[in-house]
Formats: sequence, structure tokens, C-alpha cells
Amino acid sequence: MGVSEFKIEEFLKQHNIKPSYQRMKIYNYLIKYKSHPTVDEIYQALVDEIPTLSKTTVYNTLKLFLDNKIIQLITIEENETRYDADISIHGHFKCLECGRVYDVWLDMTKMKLKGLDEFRINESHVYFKGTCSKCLIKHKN
Amino acid sequence: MGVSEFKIEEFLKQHNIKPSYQRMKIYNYLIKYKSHPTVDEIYQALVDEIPTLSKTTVYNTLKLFLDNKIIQLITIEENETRYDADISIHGHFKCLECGRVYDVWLDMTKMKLKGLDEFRINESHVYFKGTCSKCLIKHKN
DNA sequence: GTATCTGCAAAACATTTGCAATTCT
DNA sequence: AGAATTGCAAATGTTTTGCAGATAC
Repeated sequence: MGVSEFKIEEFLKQHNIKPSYQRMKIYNYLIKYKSHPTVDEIYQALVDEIPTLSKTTVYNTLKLFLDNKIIQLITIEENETRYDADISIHGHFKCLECGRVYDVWLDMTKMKLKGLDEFRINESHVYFKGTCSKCLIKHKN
Repeated sequence: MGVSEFKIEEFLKQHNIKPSYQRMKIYNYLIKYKSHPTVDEIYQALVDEIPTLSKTTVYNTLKLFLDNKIIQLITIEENETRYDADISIHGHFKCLECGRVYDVWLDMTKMKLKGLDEFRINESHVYFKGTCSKCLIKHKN
């Protein structure tokens, strides 16, 4: 496991979140796999280990994490809400063939904006869609 | 009306879309108001004028427009799919106070991307959230 | 013992699907 | 008439809500 359970427990406490078993497992899943999972993917991945787990708890927990700003929400596809424990400013790329979501590091400070004079920007989101390198290589074979 | 019905009829025909009454009204709504509406907003706006209108038709029509690439889909908020008849490359800004969605013109060519080597990018999307100038002015009063 | 957390079941929405009625040519 | 379009009703899928039981301090 990339981050020890103890560290996660401390981390959640520092953010005013009581570190219940379910919460620690869900947060651990997010930082371990970095796969930008949906609610259902998190639920399916953990239900074997936590047989009593309910989707309601996954929803409740993610909402709590969002409110406390330790995760961010990724909206790429309509009807598909994803979550990311990396809250640094970065974009995403979704491969339309395999469905994987990748991180994209970009410098948005150079981007000139027209039409936002006098607006207050709180959040900036960038995402791309296309075909990832893994899928492109498959085509060659 | 900004664009005559005749022009819309011709436009749809040019894109292999049979210009039914409903389709012309829906397309007209999109180009007239440029408000990036949801399905429900379109439906509510037109149902007075077309009392038999159903949401199914709005869904069908928007899907047809998307397939024929005369509109684009905007995904800003999870659970809220919006549509835009302006298919040029631009971003959007959603005001978290009044809910309005604005167009943002930006030059993305200057944006340096890290992590997308060998990827094929088909679509690029940029959006912002915050407070628009109209709402900021309200605060001063 | 009291607060909180969890999870079932039902409700609330948004979107899709099947199909019959309507419209257009 | 024949093909396409419309729209109702039901189904689907996701997220939210109410609440009762379990758990933690």
C-alpha cells in the first residue's frame, strides 16, 4: 500500500474528518489507484473487502471529502461523475477507446481569456478526449 | 427573431436534417438565446408555443443535431447537460450564484501540455466556475 | 448515553427505449 | 400508402433522502 493506514488516519483527522473504517478505505482507494473512479467503481472495488458497504456510504463519504476539499470532482462525461484525490491544478484526458482517465499537467497562466473581464474565477477545468498511446499502439499490431 | 425561419430551414436541410416544425423551433431557440440551455429549459421555453411537445422529442432532436455536428454538448456540472449551437472552439464560464453560462474565448495553442506524449487529442474542453460581473456588482449595492 | 455513522429502502431526477399514433410526401 | 417523426408510458440508471439500527467515544 502506497500510504500507510496510519498516515491516512492522521490525514483525515487533520481535515476534521473522523477516520472511520469505510472512510479510510475509500480515501486509500483514491490515492492508491489514482484511476479517477466513479462511485460505482469504488463500490465494486471495496465491497469484497467490506461486504456490508453500501453505495449510500460511498456517496456520503465522497460528499464529505469534497466539502472538506481533500478530493476534487471531475466532470468529463455527462452521466459519469469521477473523483480525484489529487487536488493540485491539473487537467484530464479521457481515452474514448479504453475509457481510462489520465492526468494532464498544463500551464494555464499563458492562456489568454476574452469575455471574462470583471469575473471572479474560482475554479478552472480543462479536459481532453481522444485516443491514448496504449490504444494507438494496439492499432499498429 | 435573429435568424429567419427560412434560413433555419435551409441550414438544417444543408446538414441532412429534415426541417420539421419542432426541429426548427429547437434550433431557433439555441441560436436566438445562446443561453446554453438544458433539455428541461428548452422544453419549458417551447411547450407554451408547442403544447404537444414532449421531452422525448427534445432529446431526439438534440441527439440528431449532435450526430450531425451542428451543436455541441457542454458538460460543466455533473447531472446537468447543456447544449450550444456555437460549435466554434471556445470555453465556458458558469456563475455559481446566478447559474448563467457565459462563453469564453481563449487561445489554447499556447498551453503546454505534459503527460500527453503520443496521445491523439480529438476534443479539448475548458470551463471555469466563479462569480460573474453582474453578480459581483449586486454585492456592491 | 448521546452523537455520529452506516446502510437499507424508497423517492427523486435525468435519460433511454418500445411502441402506437400522427404527420408528411 | 409508406417512411419518417412525434410523443406517451414504462424502463433504466444515478443520486438523494428518510430513517432505523449499529458503532464509537
